[in-house]
Amino acid sequence: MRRMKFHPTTEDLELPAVLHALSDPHRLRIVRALADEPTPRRCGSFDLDVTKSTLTHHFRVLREAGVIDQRVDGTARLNSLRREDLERRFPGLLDAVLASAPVA
Amino acid sequence: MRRMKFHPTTEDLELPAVLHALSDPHRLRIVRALADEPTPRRCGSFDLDVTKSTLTHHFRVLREAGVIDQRVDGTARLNSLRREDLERRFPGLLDAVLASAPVA
DNA sequence: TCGCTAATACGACGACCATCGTACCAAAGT
DNA sequence: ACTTTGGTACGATGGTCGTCGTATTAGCGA
Repeated sequence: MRRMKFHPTTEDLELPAVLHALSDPHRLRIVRALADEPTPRRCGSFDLDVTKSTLTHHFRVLREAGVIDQRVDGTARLNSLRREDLERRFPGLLDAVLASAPVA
Repeated sequence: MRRMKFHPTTEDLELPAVLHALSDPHRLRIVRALADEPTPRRCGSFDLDVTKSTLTHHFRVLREAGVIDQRVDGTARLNSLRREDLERRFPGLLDAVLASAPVA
């Protein structure tokens, strides 16, 4: 199952980019959902009130910041959190973000 | 020593706003500096290569997100981190951010 | 082959952002 | 009162961001 292009390596993860990726409520909801259910999920399976193209945009921001991993599975893209990579590079950061109360 | 206006209360701190405030390299450097030296510091005492008005902008973003506290002391503004408030609202978040390698 | 599905590509739009320059203000020192 | 100091207010500018619509592509199934 092929990996999509432009995933930063673990060492290349940059804190400002990660924080910016997480600073959008929609993207934050995606990350929470991925953390709650560790099974890789399709882009369309997140109940966000935006169009498909906007969704594509948000997933790209998350991927290029190194927050998520995207793999090609037929016509779908399977998304998963890069928990280990984030933990190695920014210990405790993701857990702290996930621990805060869900966004309204 | 009077507090400046528009400090959000602890309960009103919002994660996206805090993450956005921390996602700028200049502001990140300010926060690191405030964490390293807990004595309240003047806005001008941070060695950032931006003009005064830009500096004012960054400090306002940090204050309105609830990351820092700004008090009026004569002509100066004394800045300090809202560590306890941030810790209560988003446990571990600030420590995780500060623990990561400094920005180049 | 002919759709159907899931997502991307591209272009557009308004909003916001970081930055700056200039003008201004308030406190402190002389 | 004048000057200096530390910072704010305001307006402008160029760039990025979130959003959308439309067109397009890749894979799957009938």
